[in-house]
Order: sequence, then C-alpha cells, then structure tokens
Amino acid sequence: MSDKVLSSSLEDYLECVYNRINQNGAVKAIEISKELNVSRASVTEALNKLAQKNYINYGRYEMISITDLGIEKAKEIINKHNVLQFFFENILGIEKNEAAKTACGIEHIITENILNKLSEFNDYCVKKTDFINLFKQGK
Amino acid sequence: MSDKVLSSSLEDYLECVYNRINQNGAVKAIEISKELNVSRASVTEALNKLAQKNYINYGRYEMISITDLGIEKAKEIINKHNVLQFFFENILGIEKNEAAKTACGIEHIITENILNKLSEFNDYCVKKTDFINLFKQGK
DNA sequence: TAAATTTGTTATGCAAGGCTAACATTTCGG
DNA sequence: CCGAAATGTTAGCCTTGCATAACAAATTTA
Repeated sequence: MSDKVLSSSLEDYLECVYNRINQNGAVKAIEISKELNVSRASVTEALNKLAQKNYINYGRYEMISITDLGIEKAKEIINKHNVLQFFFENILGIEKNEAAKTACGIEHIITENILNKLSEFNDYCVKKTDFINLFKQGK
Repeated sequence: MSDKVLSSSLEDYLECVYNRINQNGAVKAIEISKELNVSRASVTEALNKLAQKNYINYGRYEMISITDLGIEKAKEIINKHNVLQFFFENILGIEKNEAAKTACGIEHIITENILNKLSEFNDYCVKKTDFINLFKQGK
C-alpha cells in the first residue's frame, strides 16, 4: 500500500473531483483540466496517483468515482477552504475572488488546530456584529 | 536580465540571509543550511539563483551581501510573516511555534491587499481589548 | 606552517508536477 | 453504422528543489 499523504496539488485535484461529483453526479477528466488549468495529460497522471492512494476509483478510460476515504479527505479540505474564505470575505471584507483564490492556497498549509480556532473566531465575530461593522467602517 | 519572481523556497533563503546579516553583520552558507534544514549544496544553488536575480551579491567562495532590491523584498516577506504570526498568536491564541511555522508557509501565498487588511484588523483588535479577551475566554 | 577540519562547490541523480505531440478510445452527428 | 470530433493515454521532455559524494578552498590548531 502506498503513501497516503497528499501534496497540495493532489488535494486540488481531489477537491475538484469531489465538488463535481457532488454537483453533477460525475466528473470527466477534461472538466478537471479546464477548472485547474492543466493539460489533459496532467489530469490522467494525477487521477492515477489518487487512485493508487485509494482516494478515488479509477482505471483506463473508466468513470471516476470517489472512495469513502476520498470523501472524508475532500470534506476536510473544503471545510478549510470555507472557513478561510469566510474570514477573508466576511471579516476582513476582501473581494470574493481574491478571498477564494487565497483560501485555495492556504487550505493546504493550515493545521487542524488553527483551522478550528479560526472557525470559532468566525462564529464569535458573527455574534458580535457591532465589532465587525465598526471595523469595516474603519473605526 | 532574468526573471525577478521568487518561489516560496527562494523567499525562505532570502529571508534567512536578510535576518542573519541584520543580526550578525554577515551570513555563512552553512548557517543557512542548518536553519533551513537543507544540504550545503542546496544553499549554493539557491544563493546563485538569488544573485542571478539581483537580490544578493554573491560569487564563488565570496561573502554574501544583500542588495537594495533584496532588502526591500525581504522586508515585505518578514512583514507578512509578522502580521500573520501576530494574528495567530495574539488574536487566535495559537502557541508560538505553531503560529510561526504556519506564518512561514502562508507568507509566500497571501497578497499585499489581504495582508494590509489583516494588519489593520490586528490593530483594531488591539484597540478593542475587551473583544479579544472575551473571545479567549470562549464567551 | 603544515595537517586536519570545516566550509563551499560541482557533478550527478531523483521525485514531483507540469508540458506537448502522437496515438487510442469513446462519443456524437449524419 | 460510420466517420469526425472530442476525450483520454502514453511517451518523452523540462524545471524546481532537493540529496549524496567527491573535490576545492579556507580556516583552525597543534
């Protein structure tokens, strides 16, 4: 059995696979290729690696499906993404696209521990509406 | 003239060079090697790249010095690092080492724009002491 | 100061992640 | 059902960043 650790790059591929399957019931390699701005060849390579690590089920010319392990991992990544994006967008007031793009980079780096704290902090800020409103007004 | 863009890895080398020169007036390759946990050979390679991009002055067996461009760039990176670490450590209440390590990863990703906003946010939180104290008490 | 140690460089190789081009397979439109 | 178009795969190559091993230079020390 091969190593279970995922690089940032493979996490991106897995996240994409998960989101597409969730939204459309299936994914095609070419969609991933377009979403991540990589060649079709690179997608094939990445999917083979994910399959080898048991995050997805995949074989030559076969449909792509996601394993339980893959779902679990994808959810973790997406949760990180959402917490980060929420903080940038709704606390700091960053424009959506920039918030999303940056969240995408950081989601592969941040620890579970910091993520949890940030998540609590987001919740806390939401409760204390005044605080954030005043910040946004530069007061 | 070669490309001026620095990879995360080269940013780490530059940051290390800058800090050491600031603290001790000079750097030796072997110190960088120890601080960044890489081989001496990798340091030589990285220093050559930084010199080629005009961030440092460097030649075979020569002293390492940093250019104005290098200083400017290093300050940017270190500022990012500090703002991030402050947020993790003093706002979220993360332990120093973890805060530093994560800041180190994110400093290469975050945009100037988000950095500025986060910096303002740090300042704002410092002013509103009560807010952060209550968060830390889980209220 | 000469030998030993430390530090720096070079040569070479490896893994990851990307690319293009050519080929294989599948899907779609007549 | 067949040919064209779309999609997927493979082969070969490139770049970055790292390593080790052997060699070169500098520094230390006996």
